[in-house]
Amino acid sequence: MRRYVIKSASGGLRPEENAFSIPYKEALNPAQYDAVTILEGPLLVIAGAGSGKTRTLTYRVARLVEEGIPPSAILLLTFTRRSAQEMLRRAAALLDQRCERVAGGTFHSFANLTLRRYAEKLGFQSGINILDRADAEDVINLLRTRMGLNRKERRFPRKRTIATIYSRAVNKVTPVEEIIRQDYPHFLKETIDLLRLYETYQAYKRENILMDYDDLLIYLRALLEKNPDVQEALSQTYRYIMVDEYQDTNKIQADIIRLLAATYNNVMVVGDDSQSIYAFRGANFRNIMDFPAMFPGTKTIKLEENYRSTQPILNVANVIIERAREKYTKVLFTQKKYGTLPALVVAEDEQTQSQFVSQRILELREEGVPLNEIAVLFRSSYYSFDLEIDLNQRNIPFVKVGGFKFMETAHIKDLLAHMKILANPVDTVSWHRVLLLLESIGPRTAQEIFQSVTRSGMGLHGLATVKPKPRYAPAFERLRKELQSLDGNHLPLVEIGARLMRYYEPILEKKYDDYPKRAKDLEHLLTIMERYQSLENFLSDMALEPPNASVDNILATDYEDEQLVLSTIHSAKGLEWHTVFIISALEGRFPASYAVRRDEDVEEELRLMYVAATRAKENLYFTYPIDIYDRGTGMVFSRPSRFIEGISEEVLEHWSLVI
DNA sequence: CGGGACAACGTTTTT
DNA sequence: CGTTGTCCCG
Repeated sequence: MRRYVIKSASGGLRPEENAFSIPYKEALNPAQYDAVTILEGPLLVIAGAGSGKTRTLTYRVARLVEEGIPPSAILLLTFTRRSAQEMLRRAAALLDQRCERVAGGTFHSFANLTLRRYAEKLGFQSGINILDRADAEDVINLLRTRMGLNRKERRFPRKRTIATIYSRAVNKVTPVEEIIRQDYPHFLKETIDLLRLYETYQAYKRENILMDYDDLLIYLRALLEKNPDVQEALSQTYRYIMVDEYQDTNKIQADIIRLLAATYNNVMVVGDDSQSIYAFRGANFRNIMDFPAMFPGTKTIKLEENYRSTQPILNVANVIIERAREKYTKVLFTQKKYGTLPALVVAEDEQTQSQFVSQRILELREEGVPLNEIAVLFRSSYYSFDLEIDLNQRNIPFVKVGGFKFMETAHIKDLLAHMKILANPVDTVSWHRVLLLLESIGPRTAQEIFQSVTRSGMGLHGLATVKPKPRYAPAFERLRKELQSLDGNHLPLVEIGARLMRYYEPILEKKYDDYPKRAKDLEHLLTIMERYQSLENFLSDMALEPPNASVDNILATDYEDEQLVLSTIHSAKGLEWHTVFIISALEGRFPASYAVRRDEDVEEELRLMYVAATRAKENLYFTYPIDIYDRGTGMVFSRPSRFIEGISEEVLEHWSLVI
């Protein structure tokens, strides 16, 4: 018998279009088709809102895999891990399971994985511990106290402000002094101390192998820059790189891309300069404009046909973005010529606004629009409080996304602090937190205890070297036994969690009147733990991608599959709904009063309004209450947002509510 | 030194 | 409103 060997696809002729199982040409418009099939060389895709950006990336992943590229050679960087997963899942549905094995995630999670892989190279003796924002603030607070900077007559900035200053300096690649001068001139007098504290903070993190969000990016870039062998290895691994939401990346992230793409130069970035809404985090939409300079020979593709919204909605969106000082690169159009005119709804006060929204939602529901096709969007998460009450009264189920920080509630942080100690017995901040929960232990005693543990060099067994005073000895013994029994015991993660939960429960009950509710939160945390094998992975995930919605919502999801969505505009990025309400669209709130001083801040707020408006497919309502009293500034607002004021009735219908 | 009581504060957005 | 910082008493 004659044997005939089948060779892999890569050895033969480049396949013709009809050799693919997916009908790319039919499924995509010409611009999308180019964005999907031009695989070699740098590619810049300017993708307007609703222009099929996700679709394009999904098809591109499938195309690459279908070309025979191993999934592990493809890197897809996105803004949230969820969006990466979603795209890969869809690509897998188009083609096959291989697509799920494409490397994907956020810059931060990619940095985390890579740094762990090269930990030895970087000279880290133990694992990397990631500080979320609150952790970073706690470290800063600890050091500030140690340096005696908080007992001065002059007012020293709060830990939150300090953390913001430092982070901004890193992300904008600007010296700390300059950030203070620009954004916090009232703290100029503290510059020297802030710089000293900054140095101390950096040194402390280095010594203890702690990384805040910014460090993950900085270290990754340094790893690539200072180790040509690592850079070569990685840039050879990732033959095809794609970056989503490029308008919201910063200089450091752009550098990382440049270094990763060095070998093959096959890098495709997708973004929309008019949807840049993360400047506060150091993002710079000019990254998009600079891309061709960074990658000579870049081909640029614009996706301008909108498949999401009706023309009347695009008309309003276009009017909004035309008001920008900085002019943008494209104008959206659609084939969906006809539709309902967007409306500007004036309510007497906030309650009336809520009533209008709820009532209109019920009507839409009657008309057959499912609740999960309706969203209420707002600038800041607390703008929806009043509406939430009204929705509850009417039994309208909703899920709220953004704003609420599950991870930052005290009881969650308490439990996690115990787990962090197990992972890293020299974690001073967590020790501090854990020990202060015990009766009769204050800052002083806590410090003595963890110093004694640290100096012993025996990890948790160092607890045995502590001689507790009788006042707090019983409580301390209980803690010591619990921690030592868990240490090195290799129990499943959720078991560790459950044991610590049992330990913590009495403390919880004593500390909080509303402990049943908080206990429920902790139960929920336990269910999250079930998904994890290792403590380290669990902790880094909780820092990098914490649960976004509040617990009530997560629990409710199990029962209700049809829920209204309440979301901050930032969290609504990339999503779409049949009907969108944008509430509290009034001066002082949106744009917020603190943003109106600087042109660039107003511009960002404007882009935010544009993002919000372009989420709508069929119906779009802007609402604002006339009478609002602002607790903070004591001001009374009465004017609609400048972004939607004075738009002709042909484009934006004005409604007034009759009671 | 710990802890409770009280005043002040400042409110974005998120990895 | 909930957090952060301060003050004072036991």
